[in-house]
Amino acid sequence: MPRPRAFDEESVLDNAMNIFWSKGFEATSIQDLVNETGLNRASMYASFGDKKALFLRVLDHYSHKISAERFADLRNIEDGRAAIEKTFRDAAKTGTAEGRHKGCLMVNSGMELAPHDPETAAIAHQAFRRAEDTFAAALNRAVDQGKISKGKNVRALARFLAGSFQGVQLMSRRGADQETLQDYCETILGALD
Amino acid sequence: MPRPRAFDEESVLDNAMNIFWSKGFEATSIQDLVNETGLNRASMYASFGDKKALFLRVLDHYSHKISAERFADLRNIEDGRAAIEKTFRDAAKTGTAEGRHKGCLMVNSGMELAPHDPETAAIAHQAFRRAEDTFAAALNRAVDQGKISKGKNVRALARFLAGSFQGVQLMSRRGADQETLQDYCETILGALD
DNA sequence: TGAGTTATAGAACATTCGTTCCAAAGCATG
DNA sequence: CATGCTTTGGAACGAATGTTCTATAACTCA
Repeated sequence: MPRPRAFDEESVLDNAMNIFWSKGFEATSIQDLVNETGLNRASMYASFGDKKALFLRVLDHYSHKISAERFADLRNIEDGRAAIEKTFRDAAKTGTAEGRHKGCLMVNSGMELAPHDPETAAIAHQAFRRAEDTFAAALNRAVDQGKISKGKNVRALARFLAGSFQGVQLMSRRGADQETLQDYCETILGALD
Repeated sequence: MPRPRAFDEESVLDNAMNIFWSKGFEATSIQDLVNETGLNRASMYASFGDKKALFLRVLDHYSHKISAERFADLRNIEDGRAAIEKTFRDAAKTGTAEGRHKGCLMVNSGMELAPHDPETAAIAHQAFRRAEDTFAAALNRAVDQGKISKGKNVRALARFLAGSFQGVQLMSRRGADQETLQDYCETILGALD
């Protein structure tokens, strides 16, 4: 009986995500969101709640779409060490591509909001833990495969890789040049020896 | 002949710095600045110009006061390797202290504004280069002192350390726990071997 | 002591912010 | 075709934003 929606929820989330990703939470206005999503104000509030609620939906959307993709190789490539190396090298390449200096929405949001917003802090913290665990799994595969020495502290190494991966996103957003980012990544990977 | 100022410029900058540091540029309102500095609006605009100009003054103030202090040991401790180690361990300790989860104003600002504000981008970029050079100098000392193998690529290692130091600030702001941050730092330092 | 200069206090500005309201529109079912 | 429901468009809201203005206060030098 109801009038059907004239918009696709997923594509609205995509657009909203890109604005928040590019400008951050505070600097993104409702007007920006209305302009970029094409969605009407009233429809936005009816469907997603207020700005903060929409933002949290966007964070979730980002996790499932972008983060998942960014860590797909890390999960799926059987060779643990190769998986880690590809993950970093891809990030360095993507992060310095023209017009791609946005970093990672999760990292950006954690930086901007975590100190004053427990909800965002919890989400960012959880995302970090997930990344850490994914690196740990790859490290364990690599150890089993003899590609990384058995003597290593895998948990500490996973924390290091997860933290360094955030560092790559940070430097990318700040506009680091390719050479710097590559040096950075290669040294990180060298720490696996 | 003029009426003398009723405020101390340095302490105003100190207060303004702390607000920007804690909340970021966008989330800090002029009202916040007025409340926290005790300075009148008109006096603020007369003495520092608009919000953005004040912010740039604050960035400069931060460089000379906080950044300088944070890198003092790195510069001054003769033993290059010990200098690097103390710099990271101090950062890990400070970064997890109660109420100190603010990260580094320069890193925060680079993340928030660099993609859309060339002025801030340039300042953040320059600060990163300075950090990189300072690490490189310490590394060169360490190599001369036989504390780090001669075969290392010092420039790449310096970029790695500078990037990782930003990573420490990032994780601190995001509210990482002490154990995680320590693991992270120790693994970074392990990469010097 | 009065003239000159700048800082101060706080009201006032237009604009933008996030949010809500209301009337019109659109579709499925009776 | 009419009824019931929800979405839609756009105006409207008050509050907060960054900034400026005006009048008063405070001090130095002649």
